[in-house]
Amino acid sequence: MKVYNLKKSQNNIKHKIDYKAELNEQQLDVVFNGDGASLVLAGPGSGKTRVLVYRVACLIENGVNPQNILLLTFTNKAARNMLNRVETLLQSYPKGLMGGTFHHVGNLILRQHGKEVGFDNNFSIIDNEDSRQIIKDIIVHVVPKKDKHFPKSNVIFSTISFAKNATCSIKECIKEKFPYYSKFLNEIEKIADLYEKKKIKANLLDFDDLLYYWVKLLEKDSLRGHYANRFKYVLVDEFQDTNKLQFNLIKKLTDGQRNNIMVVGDDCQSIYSFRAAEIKNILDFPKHYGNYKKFKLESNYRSTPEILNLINCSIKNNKQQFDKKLKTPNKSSDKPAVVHCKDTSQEAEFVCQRILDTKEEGISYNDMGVLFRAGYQSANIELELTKRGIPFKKRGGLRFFEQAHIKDMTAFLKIFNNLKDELAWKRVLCLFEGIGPASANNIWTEIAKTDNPINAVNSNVSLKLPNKPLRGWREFKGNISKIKDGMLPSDIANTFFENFYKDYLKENHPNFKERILDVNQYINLADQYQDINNFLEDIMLDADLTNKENPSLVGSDGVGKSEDEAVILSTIHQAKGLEWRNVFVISVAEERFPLSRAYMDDTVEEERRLFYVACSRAKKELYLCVPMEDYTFWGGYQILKDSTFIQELPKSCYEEWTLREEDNFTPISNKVEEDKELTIKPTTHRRNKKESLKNGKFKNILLKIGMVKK
DNA sequence: TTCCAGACGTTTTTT
DNA sequence: ACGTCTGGAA
Repeated sequence: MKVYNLKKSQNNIKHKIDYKAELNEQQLDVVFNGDGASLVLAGPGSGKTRVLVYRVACLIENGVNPQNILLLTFTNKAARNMLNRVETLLQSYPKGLMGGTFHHVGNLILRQHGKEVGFDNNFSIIDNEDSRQIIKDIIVHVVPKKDKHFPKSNVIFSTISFAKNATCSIKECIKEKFPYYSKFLNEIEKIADLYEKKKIKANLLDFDDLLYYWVKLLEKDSLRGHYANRFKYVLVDEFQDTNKLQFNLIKKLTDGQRNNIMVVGDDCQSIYSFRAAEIKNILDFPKHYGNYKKFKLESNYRSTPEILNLINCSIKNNKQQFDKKLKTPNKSSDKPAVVHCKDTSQEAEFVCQRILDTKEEGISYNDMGVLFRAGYQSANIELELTKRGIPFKKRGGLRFFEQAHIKDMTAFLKIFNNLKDELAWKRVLCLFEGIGPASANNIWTEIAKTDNPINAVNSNVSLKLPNKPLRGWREFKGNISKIKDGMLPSDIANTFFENFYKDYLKENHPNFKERILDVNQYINLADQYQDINNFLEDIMLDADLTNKENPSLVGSDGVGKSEDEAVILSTIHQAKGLEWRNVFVISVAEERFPLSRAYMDDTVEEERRLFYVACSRAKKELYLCVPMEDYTFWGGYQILKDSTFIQELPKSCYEEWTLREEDNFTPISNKVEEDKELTIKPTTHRRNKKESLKNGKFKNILLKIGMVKK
């Protein structure tokens, strides 16, 4: 018999990747020498994503089985971005490479071994709203007498979630975060306990559980061995945002001595402590992995030296951090501007006029971003942008899958995937006229007694119901009975929609047209799946799904396609990882940023990191706007002063601007003409800020702003 | 079940 | 000031 040797294909990949053409020396060092335990400290704009991508590609190119690599990220967007780039580099997707969010990977693993920790593999995933709903129901039972001071369901949920993520007890969490609820500790602990039990009974996992039970799973020696053996290379992005639970997870996965762990992050960009992220994870990495290598990526390819100088000066004021100093090969430009405005309306006028002037210079709206500490701070900007007809998009808002009508449709599908899903059953039941929470509960307790509630609904289970709910129940039964075994997810959704839900929307919502469109998109999306469970887990774990498969799909909140030019408005948190040529940070005033609350909670250092993140988004021009007065929530004016983050900077870091309103309203007609001549001809060299600010004038001039150097 | 008046809170958010 | 939530009455 002749023996013919088959070689593994990945060993035959030609060395096609030209690392040296794409990476600098420090980056190459990480890519080639980052084995064992590696801590990569990567400043903003230092190409950390690129390094991770090349590292993964390099491992595979050198014969590491992709199955042995695990790449963990925080968002699906980041994961997709990196995996796509790996695929491009290697010219095909490396089979078996596992990459995704912590939750995504947890989900995959629990689908296989859920039984070991008390869940059936077809468990449903619930979102935060669902969790709060369950807790609300429990509160009614645990605290029958209404006490005005008893914490609301969302506070209780936060407590439970925080405790889980920080791996501490409810007691410790209350003591630390909500001391004023200490007297309700017993009740809260009881609620937390019932919440866990209810989820197990209904075969539900919340987002935290995907990590929590994954850790539980890894506490079993055999499984830990199995996965530690499989994932010989673990790479973690945004490590500064990991919490204790995630750290435990990583620690367990890399327990074996053969394991390689590479964590990449920037301690200065840790801004998620409110959801239990531990800056200590990155600061204490050396303690946990004794024999570790430290890499620093301090070259910044994004910003001008002037901007870097400012953020370097700013972050120096933090004590808790690794020592580092960013440098850049980029060429010098104007200093960042600190712009003093009379109030937030003038601030808005300044920002808008500057945007228009910059646009005149030939810069796209897409290159400009307006950032703020808190969502409400953008109100005036939005108003003024609208007034002046400047296109803009505000990031955030309600997501596609969180909309009530989409969740209704999902609840219907969930019933057929996980018969025990009490939450889904009740949500669907309540859609029918005459059935409210009380009747839904009655019906559920009856049908839940059988092993198969769907059979119970279809057979004539006897229910004693008043007339009104009885009619709703009959209609509900009709809808359930139309669903036959073997129907595809989109068939089920479509049947329910055509037979019932479309009319329900028409009767209950004035904006039913938009909602119907959304549901149609939803059904189209479902059409790409053979299996309900796969569809459901993608929906629950990937809010961006609508943009992934089909870029033309957008939630009803987000208009427009990506090619539309628009200025981006964003909270600083949501701006992380993004960059713009020009960045306006607004409300950089004491008590607005840092928020006054930060002094009470002792989180000024985290606010400063937030400031660091905000400023480091800018490539070329950075404006820090300070309104000198502002409304308070309840009416009157409040005098504001420069933010600490500005006060503590050396004056040489920035250029100070003050605005002057032109006090007389000059006729605009001839001025506009004159300006057109000035601005339309292609500019060989860009006018400097002051000139363009003085010259740019537009139609809607209620107040004209001139600029005077102090 | 539904509806309305009064209470409440109002940082940041991914999965 | 204002939008959202809750609890009690119809």
